[in-house]
Amino acid sequence: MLEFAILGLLHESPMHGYELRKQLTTKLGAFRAAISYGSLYPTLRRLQSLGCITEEAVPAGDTGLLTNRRSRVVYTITADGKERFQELLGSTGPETFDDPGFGVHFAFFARADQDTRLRILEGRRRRVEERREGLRDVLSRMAERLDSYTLELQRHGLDACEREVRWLEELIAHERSGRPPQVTAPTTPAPDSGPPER
Amino acid sequence: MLEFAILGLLHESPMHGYELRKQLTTKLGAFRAAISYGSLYPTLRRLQSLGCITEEAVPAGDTGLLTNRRSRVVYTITADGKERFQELLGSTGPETFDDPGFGVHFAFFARADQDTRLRILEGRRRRVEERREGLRDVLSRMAERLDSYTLELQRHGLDACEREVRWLEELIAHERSGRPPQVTAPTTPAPDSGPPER
DNA sequence: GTGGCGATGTATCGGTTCGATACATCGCGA
DNA sequence: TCGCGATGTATCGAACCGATACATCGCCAC
Repeated sequence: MLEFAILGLLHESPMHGYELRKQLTTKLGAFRAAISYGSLYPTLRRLQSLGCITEEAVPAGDTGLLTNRRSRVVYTITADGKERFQELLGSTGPETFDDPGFGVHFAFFARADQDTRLRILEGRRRRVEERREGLRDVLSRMAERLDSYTLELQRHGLDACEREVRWLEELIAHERSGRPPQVTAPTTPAPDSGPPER
Repeated sequence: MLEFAILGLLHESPMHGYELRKQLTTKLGAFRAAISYGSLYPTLRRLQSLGCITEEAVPAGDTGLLTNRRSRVVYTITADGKERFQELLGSTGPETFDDPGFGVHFAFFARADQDTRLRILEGRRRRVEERREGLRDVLSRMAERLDSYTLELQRHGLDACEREVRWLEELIAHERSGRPPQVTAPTTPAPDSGPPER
């Protein structure tokens, strides 16, 4: 999951760890809070041992225009890494509700094709609907056995589920008919598609 | 966190592992999906070694009215465990946004006093507001540097934050003025309070 | 000018939780 | 009687987190 997100970001441009974390925070900030270094650096290490990225130590001074910086480690994606990313792009994570994998996949929808997008959106909708039904069951069948705070929590959860289902419905409809929101990909500016909607 | 939830449930009545997991799933189901046995059993072990609960193996047949069941392990909270629970009841977890600790605390609000409830609700509100501001910053300042799917994700996250803040405002207002939702506690049926609101 | 302080930057450690899996018993219907 | 889903206990490896340590840089107050 973190592996996927890292590959997705490095696909756009090489980066060092600190910058990677910042970008991850803004890109995935809507679903997860922040990525800790305790996961970031081991994952980078693992990706390198798999041959998906390369590490290059930049000592100082050759950053270019600006003043010297202290030594950093710049990570670059390899061809194997790009292949791995494409593979992960189409795979759904574990089929649980609170899987952060959906948010990460959605954040990189720009690089997936329409079929993949639809499949992932519908999978997510199914899971949220299942959870919604579970919450409705609890609220209708055992409401008298739960205290009012627990009930309020269930109601709020149910509300969030219904809202997300509606959101997903809109996205699916928009994806199916009409032009899907076209994307100005940073590294590969699509030359053949229409004007980007934004 | 799981420790807290387990103590809270065992506070109501002794239970065995499978039943504990089911209750946890419905009680906390609004915030987290399910608790895995891979966390449940080690936590139970830890709680027992701390003296907060006792394990008692029930071989078979003495469940009472119904037919014999196969052997189970029934966990019972101790006086130390109740003390530990009260301690955890007032403590806030890590100050991050996606901390599931808030949901768990909220699920056991019935056992906390009004001051504690207010403190935890306001702490949560502060964290969600901070995240909301972060998302607004991203949306206003770097909207042109993000693709439309990422933007849509941020918008949805921002919407969820605003909604949760409103929810928290209502809860805080309801908690401060007027009668807080009184609770029919399963083990200690409050004899001196007014009629429960539900 | 210098002393401190916040941002930048790399890195590890211990601990919690997860998903998958294994295995055994029970009740029930094909 | 055979299988299958619910009940029930349990472990394993891996992912991820929060805290922490440590060093450099730019900048502003004193």
